[in-house]
Amino acid sequence: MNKSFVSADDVAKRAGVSRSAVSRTFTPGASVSDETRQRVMAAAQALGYHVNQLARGLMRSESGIVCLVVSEMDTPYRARLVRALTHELQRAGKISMLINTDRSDGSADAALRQTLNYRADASILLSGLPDKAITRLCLDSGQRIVLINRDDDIDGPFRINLDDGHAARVAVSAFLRAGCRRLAFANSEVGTPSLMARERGFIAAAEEFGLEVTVQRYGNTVYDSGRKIAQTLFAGLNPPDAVFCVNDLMAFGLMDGARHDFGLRIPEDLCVVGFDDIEQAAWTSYALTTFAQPVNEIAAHSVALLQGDPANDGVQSVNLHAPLIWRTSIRHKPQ
Amino acid sequence: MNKSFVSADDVAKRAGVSRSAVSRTFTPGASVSDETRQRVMAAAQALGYHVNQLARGLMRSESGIVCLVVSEMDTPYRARLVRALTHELQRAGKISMLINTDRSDGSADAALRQTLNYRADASILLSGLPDKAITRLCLDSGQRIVLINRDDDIDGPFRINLDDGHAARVAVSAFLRAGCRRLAFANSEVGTPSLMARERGFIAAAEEFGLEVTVQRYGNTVYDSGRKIAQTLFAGLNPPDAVFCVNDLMAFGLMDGARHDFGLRIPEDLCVVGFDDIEQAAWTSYALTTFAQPVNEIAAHSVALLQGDPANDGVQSVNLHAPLIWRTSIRHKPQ
DNA sequence: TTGTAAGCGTTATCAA
DNA sequence: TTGATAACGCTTACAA
Repeated sequence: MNKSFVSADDVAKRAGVSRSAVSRTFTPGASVSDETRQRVMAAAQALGYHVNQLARGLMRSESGIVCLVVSEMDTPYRARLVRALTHELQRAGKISMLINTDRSDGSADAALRQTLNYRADASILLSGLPDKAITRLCLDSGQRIVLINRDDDIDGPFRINLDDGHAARVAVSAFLRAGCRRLAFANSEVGTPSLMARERGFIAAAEEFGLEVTVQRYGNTVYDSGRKIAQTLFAGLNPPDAVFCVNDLMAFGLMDGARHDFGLRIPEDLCVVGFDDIEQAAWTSYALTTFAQPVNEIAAHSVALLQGDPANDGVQSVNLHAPLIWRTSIRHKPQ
Repeated sequence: MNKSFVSADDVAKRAGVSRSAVSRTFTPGASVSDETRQRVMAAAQALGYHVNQLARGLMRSESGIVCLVVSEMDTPYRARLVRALTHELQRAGKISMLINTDRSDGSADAALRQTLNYRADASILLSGLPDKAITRLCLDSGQRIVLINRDDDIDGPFRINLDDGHAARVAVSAFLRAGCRRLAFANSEVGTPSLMARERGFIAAAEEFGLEVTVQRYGNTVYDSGRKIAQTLFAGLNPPDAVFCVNDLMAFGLMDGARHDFGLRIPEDLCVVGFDDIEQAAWTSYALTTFAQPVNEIAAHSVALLQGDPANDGVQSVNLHAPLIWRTSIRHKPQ
């Protein structure tokens, strides 16, 4: 019939060795003679044997599974990060389980709980706000946890953050060099720590130069929010000549609004800086000067932390630099 | 110490029942008295018990794991599809393993093989070209397989495809109604079946009206390819007044090239139609008329097929309609 | 280095 | 309905 799966037993019989010999052959650091290894390998090849990770995970302390917990995963930045993470995890011999936390109907929590059921070794939380109690539960169950751009006040997880405040300062000085004086900040109402850090940093840096910042917050960090903010910002009496947008998507919306609804030229009449450096920022219609998320570094650090890389023993958090990528949405590129 | 995981045994002891009673309580269709169920549930709650899916998968024929095999998953269309699929799978109580097949260094094959090791019940192939031998292997191991937009000539998998040919016809007639006569088709060199179907359909439909089509193929289905094609298309002696792009990303590149490098106005001087209806198509800078991928339907059909839904017993392939979404990159919207 | 035997946490079978 | 017992496929002492 459909005896679809070959077991170690089958291989052992065919190779004329014991079950344990087979097991050892497929266990990296085990002691097997070259000859038996050869025999086992040959038999395994012939039969099409694959170690059953379910059974292996049952015995071993680790299952080799890492969970990626993410909401709105089709957002360009998130999608790129997921891509980088899966790639990096696969290189490390891990396999990714993807948990979609879009719905707030509890299905997200249920899914996260699932990862416990599969005895995942670790979880990487890119976003979404799973119940803090569940995060706790994962930690208590021995999972390692990495938080990306989320500065929760819970103890235990590893954290990876960007120098948001510093980036905001860089944005201010870029605007000043471009001759801008009427600064604005376009934010969402999401209010996550990293977004708020950009806002605070921008305001603080502007203040040092005696400049006030018009802050607008609206909706989610999406295109339409930027579009909406453009409407209120440029319809006012004293429209800004420079806007720092909390992410690229909002920047695109703002630029389209400024150009289409108000006939503004970029960068002649208006300078714009974004954050993320998603693919669209390089498109000719936008050519957005923006801070780049060091996606590959984030991914590399994440799996290093998860693996308990001795190089970062005791390290609980990593701070990465987001460099400014110059395009033409701002005047006066230095040099 | 770190007795981090509670087993059914622990629950059984606390509830004063047998292991089997616990197992039955967590098995949907099993016969347990209301009283024992209550007792077991209470004990499980108190101890924080979760069924170990690894062990369950070992016994049962199915593990509850579904693999998503995808390359370039940060592409807007793919990302949206992955989002929809994970959502739908979670609703069905399944969990997704994500396999990144970007690298052609064999790590993809290795990863796909991994899914066999975890005894995944099924695989959904969105893209990428995993070795046909591996697809075969998965099938032989009893996995169900769904192919999305990939008409491989291998037997066994379920298929989900779009009416690419029909869409191409609709594009032609839309162009004709807009008064266009010099038709062009912008394709990539990727040559997957669905992309080629769009090309063939477009050429055939144009021919029926006695029109010839200028076909340009370049690189991948990305923005830069569209940009490049614009260069060769509009620098020629007889530039087209209508271009059907094989996907939205290429359309954006083509539009930016046409406008920026050649000063063409859209839709006055040039009509453009794309395919996918990704988010950016709705952005003001593009406002692209395009065929929508019925992402949610694709996801729904995928999991229905995987679950062996009796409603589609014997069904081996599903053909879905991609409706044309009208925006302003083409003149004369009907009515 | 090798084989034997005892788990790992489930579910399925079979009496009771 | 319930409980004992035998799988499931693997790893890992332990002894040879």
